[in-house]
Amino acid sequence: MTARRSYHHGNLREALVEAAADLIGECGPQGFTLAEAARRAGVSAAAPYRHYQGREELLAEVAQRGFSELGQVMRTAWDGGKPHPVMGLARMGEAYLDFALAQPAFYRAMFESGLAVDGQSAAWQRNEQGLAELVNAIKVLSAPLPEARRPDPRMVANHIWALAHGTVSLFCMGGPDAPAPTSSPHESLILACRSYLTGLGLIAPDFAPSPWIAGKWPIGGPRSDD
Amino acid sequence: MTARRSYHHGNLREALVEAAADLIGECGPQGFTLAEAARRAGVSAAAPYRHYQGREELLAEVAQRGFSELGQVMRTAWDGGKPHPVMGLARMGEAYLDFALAQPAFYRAMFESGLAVDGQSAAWQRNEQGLAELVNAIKVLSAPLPEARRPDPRMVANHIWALAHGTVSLFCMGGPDAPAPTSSPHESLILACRSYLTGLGLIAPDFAPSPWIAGKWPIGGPRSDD
DNA sequence: TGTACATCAGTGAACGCGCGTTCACTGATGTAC
DNA sequence: TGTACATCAGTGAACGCGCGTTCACTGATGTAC
Repeated sequence: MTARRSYHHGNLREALVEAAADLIGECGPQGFTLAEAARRAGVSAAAPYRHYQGREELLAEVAQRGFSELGQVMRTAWDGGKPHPVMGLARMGEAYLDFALAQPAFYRAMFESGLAVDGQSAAWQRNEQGLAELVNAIKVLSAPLPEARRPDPRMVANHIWALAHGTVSLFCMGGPDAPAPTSSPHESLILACRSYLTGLGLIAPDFAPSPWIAGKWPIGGPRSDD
Repeated sequence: MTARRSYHHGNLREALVEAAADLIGECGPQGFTLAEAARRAGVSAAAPYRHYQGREELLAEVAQRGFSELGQVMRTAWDGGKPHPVMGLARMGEAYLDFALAQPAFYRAMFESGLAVDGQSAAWQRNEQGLAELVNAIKVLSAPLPEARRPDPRMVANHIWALAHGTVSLFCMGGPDAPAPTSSPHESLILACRSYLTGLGLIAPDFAPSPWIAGKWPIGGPRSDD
């Protein structure tokens, strides 16, 4: 990756996205530098201009990929809500944190760059793309309720999303000095969601008792399939 | 403020904090520039060095003031939990959002700078200083419960804080293009907290019915005492 | 009340730096014949 | 299979810029006598 085999790089576009992502993970979107990305990809500072119009376009591409990736991750985690919608929701919550922890670079590019992507504001994108799957999950979860008692699924999704994003931003992104939460971010988020959904009447107070949480979902540690 | 009356500025320290805060509000902590702050304060680029060791120190001062200010705001909002702890909590939630909306500069300096303040990491500071009042409020609220059913107040505080910070970050900080939530950030946060606390058994399901929310707390619009 | 002088809080020019971007160029690749 | 040539994807030098920081300086302030 550092020592190129020939005059032509061969896969510079990809290498630049990767290098940019690394940089953003380290210094944030504002600290990201086209020159440094090129350096890390092992090419001159002028090379990126063969593939991108400029700094902003590369930054936008990283964010764009983050949106797609997160959307896919959420879809996979939901998995049709099997075997139970609550289980699907719990998987989504864990997947969201896993994504943020495994790909801080993409996460930061998406949520801290304040960038317009494809002419649409990044904010709009993250709302629509990132939220659709969650809204759907809430709909499925609240379907059994009589219609009058069903909460607005979009509102519920916004609440859960705010909770997840807040958890990431406060307890996962602070580096080694991040404030120690009372438990792992995963457990914290799951427990918060559980109380919240219980309060809305979307899950029964005795649903998912701790043995189920502690056993089926080893939320204290990394996922077993990592 | 732009045209200085004499050779000496007279209040440069304050003017620099103000200018820096404005800048951070516009471009984020990463985009903040000592030279530009000096320019806005109407002095040469070298002048700030009479008051601060460098860029980082001025940035840290802005963050530091933000921590103090937010702490004070939270204490005032809680107001001893009168006339009812839930009311105090609701005030704190609103005050948190008001602070973030009115002082985005300080908010961003506190939560996006990734800076060490006073040798302590900023993350630590925001955890300890910003959270103490909230933890106390939760303690008061859960005091009536039998001890076995009392949740860890620190955990509850972390959950509510994550919810508030997520709400700010997703729905208040996006500029004109921020995703439209289903309601105002204030209402959204209050409703989310209400469901969450209900789920924890900290408030009764029939507490604070909508007339109370809609009437006593005009959460759809700005506070009346603004 | 007036004056000498130390101290303070600014100036402005200069430095070295890394950035984004451009330009004419050149080495490698692949295709037509 | 070999050769001419268009095209592609890099180079490296250069530009103008704004930054953080330093330095010797100077105007204003305040205090001792």
